[in-house]
Amino acid sequence: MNKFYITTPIYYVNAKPHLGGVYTTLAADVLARWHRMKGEKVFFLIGTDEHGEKIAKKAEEQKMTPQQLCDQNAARYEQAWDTFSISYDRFIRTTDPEHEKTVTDVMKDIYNKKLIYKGTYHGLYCVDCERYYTAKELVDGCCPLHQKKAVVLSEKCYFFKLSAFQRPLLKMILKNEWIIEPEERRNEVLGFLKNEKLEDLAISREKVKWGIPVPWDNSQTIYVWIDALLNYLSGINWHPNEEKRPEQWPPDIQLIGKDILKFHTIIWPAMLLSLGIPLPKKIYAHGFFTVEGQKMSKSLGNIIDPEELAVTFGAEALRWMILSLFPFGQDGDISQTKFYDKYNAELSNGLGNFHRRVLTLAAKKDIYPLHEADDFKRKIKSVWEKYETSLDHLKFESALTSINDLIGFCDKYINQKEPWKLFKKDIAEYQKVLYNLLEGLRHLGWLIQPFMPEKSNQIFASLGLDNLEKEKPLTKGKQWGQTEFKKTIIGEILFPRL
RNA sequence: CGCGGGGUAGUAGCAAUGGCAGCUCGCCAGGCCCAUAACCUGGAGGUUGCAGGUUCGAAUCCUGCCCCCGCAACCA
Repeated sequence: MNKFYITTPIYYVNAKPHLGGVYTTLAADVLARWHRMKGEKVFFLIGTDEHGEKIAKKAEEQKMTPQQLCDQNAARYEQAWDTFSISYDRFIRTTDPEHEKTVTDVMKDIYNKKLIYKGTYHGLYCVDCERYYTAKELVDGCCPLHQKKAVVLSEKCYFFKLSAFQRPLLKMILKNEWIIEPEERRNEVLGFLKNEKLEDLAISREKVKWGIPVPWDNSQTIYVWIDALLNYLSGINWHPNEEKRPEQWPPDIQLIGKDILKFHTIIWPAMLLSLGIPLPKKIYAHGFFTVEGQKMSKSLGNIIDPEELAVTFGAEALRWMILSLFPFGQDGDISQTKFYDKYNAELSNGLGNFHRRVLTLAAKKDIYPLHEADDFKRKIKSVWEKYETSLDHLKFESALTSINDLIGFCDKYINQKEPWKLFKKDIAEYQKVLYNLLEGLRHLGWLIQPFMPEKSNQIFASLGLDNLEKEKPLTKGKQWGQTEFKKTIIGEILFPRL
């Protein structure tokens, strides 16, 4: 049995779940479910990133300890993932003791390999904020919050010899030993590695107290990004001894947003090369949302809250819509109107209406015996082919298009055959036509399963099949003519029109 | 010349990386009455940002220009 280890980034707990994170996580969940459906041994890791100055500061503002703040916000994430039916195998938190142990082990290992050295970090520091700013963030050299001149400050810290990995990484990308998708993102990293000089990375901080201590120097804590990236190891119970390494390693795919591309395609593999372990098989960076052409941001006040969307449309519908709006990997524009359009067009008028149409017709008889139907069989086969290729290449929107295609085919078939007339004059033919349609619906139940698991169950239930279907392997389920249909149930409207 | 992406029918949204330019929504006309005012058929509507080039053939490849967006080490 093939294993399939998939990860999302861990989210920073200083705020509630953001649409971007929900997007990554939904995509990952669809993949996880798809690979499970194919019979693979899936391990799906998600989590929260909880250390760093921002958390400490926020906790102080709210008169809590950092740990209390983290607990509170991590719970909100868990709740959100529950709402969206995220089928994760583990929720790792960077404040988990196992994680801290892994970070300590890994850092020691890299330190022992002489890839970490002591140095001095110089940065622009705002005394009032008690934090460093990048030159870009400053306005006329002043802190944007306090309008005070930032001062150049130095502190002792440890550096990771990132510069040593510039050439090896470049080579590995060119030889496709290190796979970054989609192509645009690969080009971006390649361009960066070719044109810019990679500098050693400050991986510890003296002033940040809320973090994991540097194992050999308690006056320092580990830089949050280094801490965070290692969750992909701690999440599968990493062990420093080679014989006790978890079987899940390496990840088969790691999904990220394009904003954290460099962390995952430069720093992360450099750390793994330092450890001498295999790199993830693939990093896939998806695009961003714009809202009616503009960047989604707090200052513009155009933030779309995923949990509110789930209330309006239902979590399952949202899972479908968000992945069908534009190709994964690219940027895409969204708006409230678009969600309504999608929902009504594809879910209410499409899948939902078809479901009800067929079941209302099916209620006219009790039994629909199994039989062969070449045209239907061919169509369903070609839909499955397109669907599978699409999902294997992370083309979610294209997989969903193939589902819509099957619904369209079935709707046309009803209009052509006019089964409500056949019922009055040719019962045998009527039963055949309905069998085909019910079988079409059964396949739709399978096809939507990774995207809308609950709705998929509802469809099976209304076909009177229920658990019978779920126990079948995919190879069997996707074949024509599994069973006769009896005692179908109309049930509730799948997607009420909005 | 910092890096990367993009400009396709209605002031709407997106497919299509060399082979007759398609889909969603909207609009117009018809059909059906099983269904959630739904579904089906037909129609109008594009010199694919501009200008050159390669090719039997270009939205797609090359060159130049115009415009938009993201990134530039800690905000998905």
